Amino acid sequence: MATAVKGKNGERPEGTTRIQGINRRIILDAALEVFSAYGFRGSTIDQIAAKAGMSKPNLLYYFPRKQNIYVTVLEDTLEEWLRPLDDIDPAGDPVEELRKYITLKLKMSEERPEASRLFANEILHGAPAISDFLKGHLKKLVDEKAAIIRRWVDEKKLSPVDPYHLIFMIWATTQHYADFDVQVRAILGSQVSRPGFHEQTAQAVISIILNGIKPRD
Amino acid sequence: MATAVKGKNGERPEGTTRIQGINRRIILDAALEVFSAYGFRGSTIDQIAAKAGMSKPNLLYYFPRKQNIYVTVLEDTLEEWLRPLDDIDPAGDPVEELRKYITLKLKMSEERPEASRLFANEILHGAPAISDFLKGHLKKLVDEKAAIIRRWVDEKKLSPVDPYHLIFMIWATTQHYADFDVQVRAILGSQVSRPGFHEQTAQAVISIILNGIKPRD
DNA sequence: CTGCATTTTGACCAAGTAGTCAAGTTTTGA
DNA sequence: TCAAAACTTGACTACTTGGTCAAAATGCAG
Repeated sequence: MATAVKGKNGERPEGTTRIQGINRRIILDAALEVFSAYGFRGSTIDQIAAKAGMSKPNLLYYFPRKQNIYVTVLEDTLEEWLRPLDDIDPAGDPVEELRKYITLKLKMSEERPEASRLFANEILHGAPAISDFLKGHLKKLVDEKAAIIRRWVDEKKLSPVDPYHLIFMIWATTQHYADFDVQVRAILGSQVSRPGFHEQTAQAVISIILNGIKPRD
Repeated sequence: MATAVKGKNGERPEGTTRIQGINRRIILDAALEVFSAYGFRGSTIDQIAAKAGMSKPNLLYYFPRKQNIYVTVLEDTLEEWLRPLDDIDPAGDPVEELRKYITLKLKMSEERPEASRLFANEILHGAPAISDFLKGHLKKLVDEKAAIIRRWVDEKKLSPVDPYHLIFMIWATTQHYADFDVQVRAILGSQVSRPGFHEQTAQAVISIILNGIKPRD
């Protein structure tokens, strides 16, 4: 199975066919929707197969185990999710860099809430599938960025603030709008769907956090 | 079943026996642990029964459906979880009231993370069991408290800030330490278990939020 | 066209799980 | 002490669901 190592296969990665590329994509998209809505245990292969428009055995032909689909979706999305943090520029203006970061995270929560919920669910349940990633790659990345923030504080470009807690606060606040969407909607009602709502949210969040860490003069 | 309406039954609520009181408590405690760790679908009645130290049919004798246990745990915990918000005093000093509120919420996240995770999971999955509660009781409570904060802003006791987003930010940030505990631990490592960690967290969170909304002079 | 590799699926199996039941054991109030 | 009520449980059923399998359909290089 899956050994199409024959002469010309265009621009596809070694050992994958055209149909494989298409169907894996379809499956992963369907799986993100389903897993983010119901969690790992709460989702069924049948559900994903139905959403992907194919039979269950066919889906299992591409991903032999439910776990495989789940882990693949998770990993695929993780990279994208962390990219904005990586983009924080040590040479930039601290307040401006953080404003940019918060804005980007809020936009991601708005545009891809399923991705946020997928992680939230995974971490909420103890992160069994990505605990190595958290302790390795993620920790390293956060340590780096925390060091940058600490330097900014030392240079008096920010009020004294614990960089880790600042990062946690930004994550918590921005992802709240994706993860707790139904609660936000229950409380704010139709406002949420009004044009300009997201800008207003960004404005409020940014104003509190940035005023909270701007050096006082 | 459950019709012990006989003369003297002490201080127990009408129609419950001594053993019922004891066992319902045991079951609900076990259920909170299990549901918060694995979610509704991910938890089994057998698991809860095992943790409660009784047979499955016995557990089902007290709560005939899995749903019943879940909803009861959820409702029981909701009241407790919202109480600190209710305690915000319109007559108090704004900054002091909010400091008290944040401190209390952080303490709850530390002491009863399972309760926080139970809600987080429920809301993350669309709050099927409590959407009425969210749109009714919770919305009303939040509207009231938002009005108080708005008044504080009008009286220039706080910087201009959207009260709803402020409340969301406080919820998100404080509950993050319970809901995303494994992530926090992965990044901060052993620090989390060091004495004083929670005080340091409170200090950081309070400092950012309160500086962010204190009127500038 | 053709034959081999890839893809697709209906039918099936085994494990896990919510909930039932009837028969036993314990508690309780008089 | 004792009978009725309350409580407890082993064994069982019905159903869901992850995963298998063998055979059919389709795609594709020469």
